Amino acid sequence: MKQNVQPKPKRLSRKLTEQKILLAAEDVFALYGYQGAAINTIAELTGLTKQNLLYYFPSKEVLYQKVLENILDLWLDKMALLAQRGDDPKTMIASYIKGKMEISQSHPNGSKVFATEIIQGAPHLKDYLVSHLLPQLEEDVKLINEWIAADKMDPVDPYHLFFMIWASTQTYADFSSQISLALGKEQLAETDFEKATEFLTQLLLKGLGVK
Amino acid sequence: MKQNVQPKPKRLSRKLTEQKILLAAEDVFALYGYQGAAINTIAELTGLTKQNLLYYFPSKEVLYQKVLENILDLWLDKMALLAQRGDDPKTMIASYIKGKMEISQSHPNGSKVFATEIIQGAPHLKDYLVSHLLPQLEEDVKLINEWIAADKMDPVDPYHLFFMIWASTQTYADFSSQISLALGKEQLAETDFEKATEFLTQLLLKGLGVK
DNA sequence: GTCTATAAGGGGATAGAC
DNA sequence: GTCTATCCCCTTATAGAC
Repeated sequence: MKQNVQPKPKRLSRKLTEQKILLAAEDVFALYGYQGAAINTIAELTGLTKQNLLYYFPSKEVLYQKVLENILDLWLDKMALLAQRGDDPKTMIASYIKGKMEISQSHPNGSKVFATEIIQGAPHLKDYLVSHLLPQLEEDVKLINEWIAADKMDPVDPYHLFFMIWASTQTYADFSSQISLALGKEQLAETDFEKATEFLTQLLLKGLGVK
Repeated sequence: MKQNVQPKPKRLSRKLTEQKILLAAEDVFALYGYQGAAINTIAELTGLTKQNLLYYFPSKEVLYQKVLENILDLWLDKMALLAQRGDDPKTMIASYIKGKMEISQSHPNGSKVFATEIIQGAPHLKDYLVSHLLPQLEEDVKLINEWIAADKMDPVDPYHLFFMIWASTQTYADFSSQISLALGKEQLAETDFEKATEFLTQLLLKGLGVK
């Protein structure tokens, strides 16, 4: 007879159901924004009733916060220049752009939720940005300034450099509808992301005078 | 006795009231998105009741469409490289960046409404983009390719170049909450936009090898 | 854990008096 | 043109049976 049934192998473990809900929620929040998203829609996508969804997440607000957390956990590493492989500006900047573009490709809806949140003044996010993103940014700014001092690249404003990289990479997730329209495609393909990565890398390394 | 009372000088002309509503609507749609925005909020900002607002604009949908139209009319010129002064790549690209940045500074909420719309798949905008923006983009791409053929700049993909410029300039409107947080300011100042413009111009002209 | 029923409120929009 | 009153639907959330 089974003895080790402590974790209770339900039909679907609670963790797994929560994961399914969170995935569906990310899609719906990306498409309609926080207010526009109906938990009913999320529930249906997951195969639940909305009352049942509220058993797993006690409120829409809590669910949204969880979606944001998941995205941010995934993002934070990639947002750090210092976390990249390599030790010279050239490979690290190239790696940084590549990592950011890969996230735009693999998690476009997470990016959209984040973008909408920032556009609307980051009401659910300001604290997180201050406590997690900003300290990391300061470290990265310091690194850029060291490179400049060591004459490894042109003297530029590090902050605006990061704003430019964030914008130019995230736009392939957030503005994909406009971009695919401009490129005459139903949706962006692998090669589009590769071309974009190549363009940005080339432009930046040359434009920054990276040696 | 008054004879020329044909245009009926009401307390506030219809046109003026509509303008006030449209301005308030732009702010509220920018802050909450289409679904999240309540016409009640817009009406209060204008000093009207929502029923009265609905006298001027028969539905929320129509009001939103009008807001979008206003923004796009303003934008279209600035989105065209060909519309810039100058006849050499250097001055035209510089002028293009400057114009886009000025719009981010002067009409941040219009930019935010536009951005949210694109993020959500451009449901109210696709037709306009196809009929107005894309033809203009094609002309601009042609121009860039001519410059490349004439060896006035490096051979780059013109499309990704425009995506990059759009993203990097509009981010100062759309993501201003994040940027001002990073810069440690309550809100962005004139000098921040100047620095950003300078940074982008310098980076692009050098990075593109513009002669 | 999942269901039905229902509360409670907000939102867009219309009717009609003034 | 502006107001009050009202309709009706949709949404979040809770209660309680199974």
